[in-house]
Amino acid sequence: MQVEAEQPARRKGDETARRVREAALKLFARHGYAAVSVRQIATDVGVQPGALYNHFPTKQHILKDLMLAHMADLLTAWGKDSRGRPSFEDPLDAFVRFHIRYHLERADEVFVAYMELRNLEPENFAEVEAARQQYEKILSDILEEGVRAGRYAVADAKVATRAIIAMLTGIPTWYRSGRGLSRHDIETLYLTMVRKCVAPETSKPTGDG
Amino acid sequence: MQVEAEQPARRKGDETARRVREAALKLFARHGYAAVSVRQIATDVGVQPGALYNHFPTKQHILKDLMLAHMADLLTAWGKDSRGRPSFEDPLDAFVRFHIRYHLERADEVFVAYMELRNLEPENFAEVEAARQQYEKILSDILEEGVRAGRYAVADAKVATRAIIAMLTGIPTWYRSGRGLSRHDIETLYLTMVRKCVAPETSKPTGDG
Amino acid sequence: MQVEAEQPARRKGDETARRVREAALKLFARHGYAAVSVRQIATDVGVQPGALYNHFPTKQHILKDLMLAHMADLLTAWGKDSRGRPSFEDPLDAFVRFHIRYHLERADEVFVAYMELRNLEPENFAEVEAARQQYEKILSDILEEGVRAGRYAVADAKVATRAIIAMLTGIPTWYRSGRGLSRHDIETLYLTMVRKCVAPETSKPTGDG
Amino acid sequence: MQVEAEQPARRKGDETARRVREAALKLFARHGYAAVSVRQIATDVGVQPGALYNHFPTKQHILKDLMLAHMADLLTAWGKDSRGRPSFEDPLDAFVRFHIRYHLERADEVFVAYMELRNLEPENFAEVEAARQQYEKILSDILEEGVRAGRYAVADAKVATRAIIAMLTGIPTWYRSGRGLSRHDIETLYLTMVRKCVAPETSKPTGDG
DNA sequence: AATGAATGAGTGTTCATTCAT
DNA sequence: TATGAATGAACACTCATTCAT
Repeated sequence: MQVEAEQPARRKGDETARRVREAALKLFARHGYAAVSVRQIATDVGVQPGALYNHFPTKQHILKDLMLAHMADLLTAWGKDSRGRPSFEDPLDAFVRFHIRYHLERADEVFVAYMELRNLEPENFAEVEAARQQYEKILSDILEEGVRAGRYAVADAKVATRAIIAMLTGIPTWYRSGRGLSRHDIETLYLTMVRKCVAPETSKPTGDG
Repeated sequence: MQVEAEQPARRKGDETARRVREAALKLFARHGYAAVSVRQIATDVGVQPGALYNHFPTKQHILKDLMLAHMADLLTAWGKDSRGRPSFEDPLDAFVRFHIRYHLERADEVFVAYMELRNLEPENFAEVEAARQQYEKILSDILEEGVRAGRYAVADAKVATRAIIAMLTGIPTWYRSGRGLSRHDIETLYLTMVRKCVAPETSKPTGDG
Repeated sequence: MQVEAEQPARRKGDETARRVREAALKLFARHGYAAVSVRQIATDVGVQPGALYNHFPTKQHILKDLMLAHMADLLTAWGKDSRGRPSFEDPLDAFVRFHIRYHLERADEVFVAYMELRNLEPENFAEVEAARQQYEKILSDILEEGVRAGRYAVADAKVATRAIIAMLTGIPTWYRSGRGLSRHDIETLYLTMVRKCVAPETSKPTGDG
Repeated sequence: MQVEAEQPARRKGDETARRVREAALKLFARHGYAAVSVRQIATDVGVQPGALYNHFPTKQHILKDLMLAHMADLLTAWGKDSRGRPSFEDPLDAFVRFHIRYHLERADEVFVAYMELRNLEPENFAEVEAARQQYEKILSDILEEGVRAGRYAVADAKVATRAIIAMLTGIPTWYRSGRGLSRHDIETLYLTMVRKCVAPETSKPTGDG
């Protein structure tokens, strides 16, 4: 078979699948997976509902696709980011900057990945969860290594990881560019807080209420 | 109103409404507002779907009720907590401890209040949002006052407020009691991090990526 | 609770369920279970499709109901018929007459019960099949007893049972009253054939092709 | 038709059409025409659904093809069978043996031809029905001729025809080879019953219940 | 205050069929 | 002749809600 002869249909199908993902991402982010109907997605794409089933066997598969792709992209992006970095740079700084940037650029993906976990069927959930833990491990490894080297001080690296990631991941829920703070400002503000948070030279809490 | 004559019926109705809220809260927390049907709630309560409409005019009203009640309870609880506190206690410590405790005790309410904002009709959303801002203001007031007094150092109190609240509110998403860390441990760990985060004596970040 | 107070709604519901069965029976008989949509049944009954689900959990349940009810009615009718019969009457005569009459009166039920067996889910099929075997056993018992008594001669009572029942059950597929042959004519014609079929005094086939 | 030049393409196409018929026959017999989708047939054949439309203009045409082909084959087979038969053989014996053999060998065709009559569009139905009547006429001619010759006694040859055909056609619904009775046993048993059924020397029924 | 039955719109998905390639 | 993508209608079933009782 000739390669070129196949391409038009192929390409057309791939293009539709891409637009389905795009429309679904936007709609899931805005209204939530359960509140979005297959018909709405199809309308957004500009096809009949049945046409979606040439590209995704079920609505759940669309969600799974979006979430797995997001996690894979995130890990890939970190891989690329971390490879091209000078050795003298503090890895925590690098992670924080990377995380903020990536999450501000992909607000919809991030939001869906976070909000729709409970709508994943168990098997799909496990896969996404595994990727999420892999990502968290990047930060906890950085923290543990820093603690060993005496650069940071945290009582529990796992807890600190969650605290920092929660703090950073919250940004896209309220930050809107062009209203006072630039993305760079955000980076600087959060970087300062994270650094202090894990800095070694600090007093301990005394009482417990 | 005659108290005694009306009570049996009254009580019965109130009891049903209470059980509807209870069931809805649990189901919304687990599956999300959009994914839970009125029938499921009714089944959980042990009545027919039509019976719910004697207590709530629509499904949306149940959600609104839960979220407004949660926000009101939260603010009331803080009011009570803050009134009975010795003046020498650091208010940030008090807030952090309060927030963690309250949010760990009411995991379902907190989760629903956070996840279902987008499913509120605009008017209801505005009301809940106002309460949320009122709550955030408690922390930002504490931070601003502390900064003025030189006890804390944060470059932007609003941003720090969001960062701290995001960090703390993330706890119930992963913390499960009885697996290593006690609630008291959690309080201590997070309190330490928050204190360091806003501590005045720390070095500033130098580079900016 | 007062019995009478409940009756109106009850009665109304029962009446709808009855009309659903009636409409479904007619439609299944004409077009086949798979070719009849829930909407068609609802339209026939004069309600919205959703209303059917107050009475039958699935389309399959309607079919099961019809088929089980038919088999139960058939066995009950035979029980009644055979109890009030004089002892001198030949039981085979009685069975043949009963079968023809019953099957001509309930052509739709019979047709559905025969044609839609493969559309029953396994569990329901097993139940219907059991009833069918119970009915066949009536005839094979009659034949076996008659053979022992020397009144009939059949080489294999089970096979003869199937042959006779197939012969008789075929009647409603072609017989239309009022076109030449009365029901009584049909009874007489078939009774004659069945009697001869099992008569003892006949020559055996000689060759075997 | 030129045999050699056209064969490769022709053969391929014919081969697909053949496999479509084969798959459709099996599926229609198992699940019924209405319950089988074009996609299922295509999957069974190993092609995409669209490919079937190169061979059959509609799903209905597949059914029509199967049923007409079956009826034509049946009549042809009888023609061949009856031509090569010694004149002394009883034609009823011959017919019964032929019918049983043919119907046991083509259980799927027979079953579909019988069950799916109502799913034929009127025109197709008429065509199949005509063939069916042609086949029935073979038997009723035999009976009428035998009655005239005094070899058989039946009160109504048309009714007897239907009775005998119903009896014989029922065999494949329950008979499974290799479980006790051989095909030859079946032939003998049924032949005995049919012969007795139409035998001249029998008493008449007396009462009428 | 609760029920049982209904509505009318909507759900995710499948249908037979078409058609450019 | 087969494919992959599409259509438009239909599928069985569920939805939130209403209402007479």
